[in-house]
Amino acid sequence: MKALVIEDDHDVASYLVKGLRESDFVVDHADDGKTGMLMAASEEYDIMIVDRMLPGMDGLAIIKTVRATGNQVPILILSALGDVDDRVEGLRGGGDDYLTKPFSFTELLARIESLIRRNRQAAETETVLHVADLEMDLLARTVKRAGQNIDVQPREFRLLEYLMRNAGQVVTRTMLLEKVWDYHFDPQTNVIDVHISRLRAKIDKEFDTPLLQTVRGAGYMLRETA
Amino acid sequence: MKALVIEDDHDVASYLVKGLRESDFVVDHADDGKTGMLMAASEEYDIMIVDRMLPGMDGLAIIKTVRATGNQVPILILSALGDVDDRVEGLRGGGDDYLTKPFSFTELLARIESLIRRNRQAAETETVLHVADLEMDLLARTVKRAGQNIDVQPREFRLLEYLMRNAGQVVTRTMLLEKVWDYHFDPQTNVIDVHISRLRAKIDKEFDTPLLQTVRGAGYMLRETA
DNA sequence: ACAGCCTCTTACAAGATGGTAACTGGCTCA
DNA sequence: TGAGCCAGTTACCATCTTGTAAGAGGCTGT
Repeated sequence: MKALVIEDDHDVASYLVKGLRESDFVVDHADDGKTGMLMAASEEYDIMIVDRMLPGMDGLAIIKTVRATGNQVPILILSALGDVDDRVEGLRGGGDDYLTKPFSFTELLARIESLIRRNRQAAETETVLHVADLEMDLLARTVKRAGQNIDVQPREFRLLEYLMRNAGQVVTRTMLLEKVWDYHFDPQTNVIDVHISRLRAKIDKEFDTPLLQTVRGAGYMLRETA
Repeated sequence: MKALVIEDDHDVASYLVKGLRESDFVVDHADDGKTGMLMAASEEYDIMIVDRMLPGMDGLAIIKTVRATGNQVPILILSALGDVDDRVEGLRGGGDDYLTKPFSFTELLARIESLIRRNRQAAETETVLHVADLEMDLLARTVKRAGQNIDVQPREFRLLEYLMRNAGQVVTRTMLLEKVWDYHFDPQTNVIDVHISRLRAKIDKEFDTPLLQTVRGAGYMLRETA
């Protein structure tokens, strides 16, 4: 679990960071809004804990910016402002929870867990796979490369899905036969070669960087050429 | 938006019900835990607001039971117990938020909105459709009835998906041509009839209660026979 | 009760899909 | 450098899928 704490008060910050690390979180810390936003943009966090009042930038502005980039990470707002209107504003602004200082660490932890638990449900049902500029939407059954629609047949779709789910790793012929063809024996033919060939013609031919690579003697691998 | 309020104090309850109705919620109210649980089981709510202390049954017990049935509705716990340990216990027990009495209505509303907003994301990526004992997994591309796998062709799958998404409502031929065949004109053939027939043979023939019903002069409807 | 219409079913045919086979080309190691 | 192997490509064919057509059956309103 990765957490990002954006908090300028060093006492509060170190209290949070320590406590979270003890609860097995990997914690990053930023002490101003700008740094925090950059970190939020460059890493995938499971939870963000943002102070309401920050030097140079309001906590609410951070949240709005983060949400504007499409980032759906759960955000807990921390504030000395206990006023109802402030709390309402925080929640309406895209925050997922609002906790007033002083707070107990156990309650903070319980709220974080609740937020993550809830968010996980959304994340678990991943329906779009990405490898470089190649994109597969499992629900719509569509494949795109560089934004351009590519029409693939069912068997090709399964093959590509398996390759994408194992992108960056070598995938052997035996694995493909098992997972894509449900064969538990060697059919003694070159079915795989043929389908790889067809797939290549569709996803690599028209583009400059080939993604579907042959690993001689081993199998195939889908990945961006280094 | 449908809300369920489980609260025994009549003053608080009517305050909530009135306020929520003014905010365009359709509100049901139960004043004891048992009734509340029954209502939760028989209706699909967008939000549940549960008092912590109820006659005969603890609010936490309700939440646990609701969650045990697989119901993921967001639950907000309302309580006079402001103690940190109580709040932690409430959140850990499966509640999504915990608000202490007395509270302002605007804050309650903001928290409800935040919970619903968050939950919607999970719901939007629904990948399994259910109608009676018929089940369609959109990711695995499988169809089951009464736990038994049914093999359907791609066109049949799209047809059934559309029917399931509109279960309980009449679906006209024109709608089917538009949404399942992408025809924006009448092909002057009986394609639909043929595919409905094939689908029936697969999903209804071997089972006692037919789900795919003809609505003469109008179209078709998928639903459990009353 | 019967005509006319709506729907269902079955049979058939065209086209899409996926597999086999054979040939080509290129890599590797002696 | 050349033999043997591994992978790629193309062409062909069987099967699957989907649409058309025609005939049967049943509902509805007169």
